[in-house]
Amino acid sequence: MAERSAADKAGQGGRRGKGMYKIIRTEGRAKRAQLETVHGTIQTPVFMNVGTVAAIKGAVSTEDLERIGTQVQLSNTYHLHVRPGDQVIRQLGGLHRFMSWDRPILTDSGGFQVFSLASLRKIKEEGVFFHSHIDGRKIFMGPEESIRIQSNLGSTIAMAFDECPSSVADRRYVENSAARTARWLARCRAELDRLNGLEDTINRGQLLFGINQGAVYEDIRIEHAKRITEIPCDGYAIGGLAVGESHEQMYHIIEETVPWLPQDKPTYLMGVGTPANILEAVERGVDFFDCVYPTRNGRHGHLYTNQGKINLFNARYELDERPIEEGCGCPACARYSRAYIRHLLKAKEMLGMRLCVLHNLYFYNTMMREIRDALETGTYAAYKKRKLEGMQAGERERR
RNA sequence: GUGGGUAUGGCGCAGUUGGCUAGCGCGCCAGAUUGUGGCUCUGGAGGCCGAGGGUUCGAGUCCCUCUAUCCACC
Repeated sequence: MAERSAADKAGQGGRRGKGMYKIIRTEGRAKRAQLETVHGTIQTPVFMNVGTVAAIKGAVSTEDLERIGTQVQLSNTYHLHVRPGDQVIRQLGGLHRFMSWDRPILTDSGGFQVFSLASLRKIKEEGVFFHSHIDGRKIFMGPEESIRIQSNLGSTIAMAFDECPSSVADRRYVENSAARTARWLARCRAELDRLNGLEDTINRGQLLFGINQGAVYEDIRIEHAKRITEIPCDGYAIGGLAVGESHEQMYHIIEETVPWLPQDKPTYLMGVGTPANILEAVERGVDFFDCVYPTRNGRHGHLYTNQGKINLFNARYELDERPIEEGCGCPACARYSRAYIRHLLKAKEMLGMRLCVLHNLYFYNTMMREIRDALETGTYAAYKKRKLEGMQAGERERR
């Protein structure tokens, strides 16, 4: 129990007015809660809609997002730094004003991008040297740079700059990497405190989430969780999962790690995942999610329904006049048929992608609302079982 | 009418001096994709090589006839 005190201490008391996290009800480890921010209250569990370059891909507008129940948008430090540049956005009054979105925005730190798409990178204690994927120019990003950029963007929640090691990295590498990520978190914290103290900072109530790493080694995960929770943050994320390991491994790591993160702070599982992944992770105590699936798969014609995932490119939908999903309240299902949307996709018409992305985000956002409702009435276990069985049955039937 | 070119999967093409189960791109049919480049990747189906005849151990490749089509000229 003594070991738990560090985690509990990190969670004690809001550092400032904003960032207050209030648990409304629990069911097992699952939490129904809310987080106060300067851009409004986030009801959790929540799925953040991914708009990497300050835009949800697929010609989705702010009005669309309001219509489909989006609470939080996620944007990306690395991408916005490369284009149009965080200084540009700062001069235009910050990301919220720039993209005309006054609700919460979480910015990913760029850590993941440095490792997933930049080439010729070199990792050092001070940060990472790499080449831009746009024009190849050399860029340096470390904890201070990442936080400075995120401060210029003025996002609601900034993420710590971390390293996301490859899924095939060996134990020793992961250990060293995780230790460095923990040291980087302390520097992120210090830099954000400094910037939030300045008069001309765009969002002085910007929150910071730390990130837990350790790949699939549970002892490294736990040790790392202890270290990062000594540094006070407004929430803690589990990073580096869903990068190649099995679902069982991922669920196991979540289960073993969550208890070492402060329970009176939000827990964010980065980059995950499928509807089933989310249902399982909520049960294990996670309350923030983000994933490219609904948007990327939408653009590729893969649609989420209560009867599982369907691929609209399949020939079986050529003459199908039904909506993507009967009874769905999304803008696509309100008036268009599978056959028509399939045609749009095959003709590479933007409208096809747009309708599919709207449907998928609506599906995710609606599922999160159902999850919150179920948690409030203490019926989450039954809800989860019903939802999973429905999706599995539908996919079995189509095979 | 004369001369020349071209005929190979749905479309566009490769196929060496004739040599084993004829390839490629697009399209089609499926599948991947987890802190996003709208990309990419992986499988699969589909061809009596225009028709007929000939030379040869062997013809998509060479010869003859026919048919279709394109170009130039009259």
